Amino acid sequence: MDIKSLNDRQKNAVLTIGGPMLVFAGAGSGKTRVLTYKIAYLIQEIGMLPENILAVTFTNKAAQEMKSRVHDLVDVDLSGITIGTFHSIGAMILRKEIGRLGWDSNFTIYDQTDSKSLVKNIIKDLNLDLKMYDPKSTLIKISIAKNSMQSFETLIKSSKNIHEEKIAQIYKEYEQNLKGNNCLDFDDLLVKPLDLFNQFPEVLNKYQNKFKYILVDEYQDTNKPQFEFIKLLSELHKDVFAVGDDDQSIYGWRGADISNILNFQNTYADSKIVKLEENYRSTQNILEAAWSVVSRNQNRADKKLWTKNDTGDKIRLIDAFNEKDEALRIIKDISEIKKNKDVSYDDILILYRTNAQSRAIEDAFIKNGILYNVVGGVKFYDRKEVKDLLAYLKLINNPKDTISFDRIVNFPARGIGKTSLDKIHKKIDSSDNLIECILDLKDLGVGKKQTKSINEFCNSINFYKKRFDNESISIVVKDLIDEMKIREFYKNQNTSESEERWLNIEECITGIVEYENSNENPQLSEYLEEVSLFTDLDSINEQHDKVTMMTIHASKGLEFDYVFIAGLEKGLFPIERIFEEENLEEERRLFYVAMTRAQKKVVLSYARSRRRFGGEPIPTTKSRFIQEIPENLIDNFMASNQDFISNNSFNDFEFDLKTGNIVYHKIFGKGKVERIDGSGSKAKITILFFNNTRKKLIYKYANLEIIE
DNA sequence: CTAAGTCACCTTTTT
DNA sequence: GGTGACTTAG
Repeated sequence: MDIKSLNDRQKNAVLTIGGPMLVFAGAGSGKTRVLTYKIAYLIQEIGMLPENILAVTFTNKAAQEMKSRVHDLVDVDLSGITIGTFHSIGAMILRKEIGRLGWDSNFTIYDQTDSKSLVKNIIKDLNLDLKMYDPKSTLIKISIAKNSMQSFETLIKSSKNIHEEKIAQIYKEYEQNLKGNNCLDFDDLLVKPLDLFNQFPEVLNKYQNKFKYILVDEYQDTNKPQFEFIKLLSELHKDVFAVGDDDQSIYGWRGADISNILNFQNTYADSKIVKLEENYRSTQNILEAAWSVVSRNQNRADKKLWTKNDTGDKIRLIDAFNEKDEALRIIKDISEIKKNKDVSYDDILILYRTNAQSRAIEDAFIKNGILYNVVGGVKFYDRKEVKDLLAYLKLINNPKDTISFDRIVNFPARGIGKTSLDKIHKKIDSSDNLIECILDLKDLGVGKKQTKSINEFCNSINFYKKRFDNESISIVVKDLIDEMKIREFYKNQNTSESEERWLNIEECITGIVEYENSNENPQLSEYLEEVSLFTDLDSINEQHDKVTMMTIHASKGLEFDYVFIAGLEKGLFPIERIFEEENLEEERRLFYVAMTRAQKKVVLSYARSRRRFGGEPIPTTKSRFIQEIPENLIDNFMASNQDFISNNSFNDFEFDLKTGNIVYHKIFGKGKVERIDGSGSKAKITILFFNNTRKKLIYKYANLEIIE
């Protein structure tokens, strides 16, 4: 390893050993290098064993990458090192220790959908009104309570009205049901290890001794349980190395507490602080523009990035008619960029505030034949068909899992409807082994057909459970899919949608095979855990010649030459929501994160009107962030800085349509533009459609899509 | 009980 | 414009 390639401050951060240290690492300041060099240095120069090192990263992929980068620096066996996300590390500890809290080690991890189903069942069981106690918002309340480490007991005591009391009661039932089902939710993966540490000092002591050096990435985004976790584990050796940037704290809504990083020195006595302020990534203009926005925040540590890089291009601004036009203008800019330089599509990143914005952009990309890759949105493992298959595996792995049982007991349909299922639930206790319990019962109180059907189902589950013990996962899963006739189920529907669903099942099998190939001792329970903690961010790969699109949250830590930030409109970015206090400072940080992903150029865009939920277009106003950037940093800043004059200004809109263009119309199909009369949105377009009909259409209403 | 059809709500952001 | 929950006819 070559320490010389580090700058002085980076060197200081890497070489200072002993005692707590916080590194303020601005965007693009080489923070990942510092972390990897530090680990390498600990192993090679200090002689620390890999198993005594704990490194916490933000995504599983970042963990893998860190491991391989450390491996590039020091050639030792790193299999003993613990690198992972808070959630995966929590899960790892719990698999070993949770017996003490009364769970089995093969516990299932519930995702949000599963948790929501459980909450809903509880609300129904308590005879509460689902409108007054909406499962989704109730789950959010429970999650907030768990993440602020409030038990249901304290919540019941402190409740001020019946509603709050009932919520606390749902919370209580929820916790008891999770335990009865031998399940944990995402929050438990953070909170339960703390329960263990607090109730069983010998467990805490074991891990304190194991983890002699603790490194935490993205420290600004830690929440209360995560903060406690690190604090408890580091109490013995006091060797915490936290890296973060308060300006990039963007997970406040998930309970992340920016004061964890701002108060680091109060938490950890005698801690040292290093600030990395030299940026190696972006141009001066990009940094200046990003800083001019984020520096308006009150609650931040004073600092400013600088760079030896060029001034670079100014920030470009796209003023679009609507979201479709925005997408087209982005494409136009991309082809401009591609024309002038030796640029590939995979140097380009498109960012937006909400996943829903991707649709309009995707549509335009498809029509123009540009390949792209969307990160996030509907996640693979959240798809219905994939969840159904996984529910089989979850139930086989943990026969107490009521939610998975309910999900598949009648999928594909085997004659056990709601009435029968309700009756069965009355006969068995939810904390029992459901399968054994049903097989033991002589009389389930349901019809003959139903009894036969459910017994067959339970026998199958048991049969496959045994097979999983000594056969390869993928082979057994394929047989399971055959026997349950899942393929037939989708093939029989014979729609493009069902076809796609089946393809997703196949992709899932491929994923299982991949898991088997990359693990020495593949286990069903381990596979399920991996899948539960997998996120779309983990699948970001260098795409060959594809444009990448994602939310700004997902882009943290990435860098691209050209970055487009779409939808800079009031209410959308910074986002506003009724009933929720404004969090302008966090939105500014989000904007800062977005800008600082770019190495060469940033293009901002907004649309003067935008459809939401596929409804009517709604006029918009420019985002305040555009005004917060000094005019001289923006390429084509409009002379008048006021908001759009009125909706009538749409009449002045210029479109790209020319005679000879091939266009697509929803009803008439494809056609060729023969003639254009007038200009702007009221222009009359004469089109000869491919079915040989000629139509004269008003541009504004025709909704034409230009194909070529 | 099943399957197809209608309705309501939705959108911040993610482990 | 898409999903999941509820309704209604076989």
